[in-house]
Amino acid sequence: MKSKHSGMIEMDNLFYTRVYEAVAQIPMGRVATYSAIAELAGYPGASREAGLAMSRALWGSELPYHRVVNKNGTLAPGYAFGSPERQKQLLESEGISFLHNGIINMDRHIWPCDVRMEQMTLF
DNA sequence: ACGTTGACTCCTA
DNA sequence: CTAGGAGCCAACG
Repeated sequence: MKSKHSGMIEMDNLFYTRVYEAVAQIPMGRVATYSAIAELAGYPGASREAGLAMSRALWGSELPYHRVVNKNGTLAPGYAFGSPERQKQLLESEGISFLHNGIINMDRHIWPCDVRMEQMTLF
């Protein structure tokens, strides 16, 4: 049967379904790369397709697709969010910090992250 | 069924 | 930092 998430995107495509599920898991205040999303979805290497899936996501959806960014920390092209500054506004409202050149501070907000890094403490 | 197409990434210059 | 090229892979016409 067709997979359909209430309030989400109507789709019968497994690839898109998996990609959207991965995107939905990105915590607030964090960002994930297209390649990371593709890999989490089970399609390693399909980062370009992950981007296509974002472009087809409906604007009113609950999906936090504004948290999906390029690996180098740059944002999607302006037309993607209506205006070039729109995505940056959304991310900043979640507490994501940008460098002075308008690039996301990836080291600080990237997700998923290596859990071992959070465990290394006193010792 | 095959050629094109991308909200990508990597590498080089 | 910018620009161009090649590889990538599922969707689409």
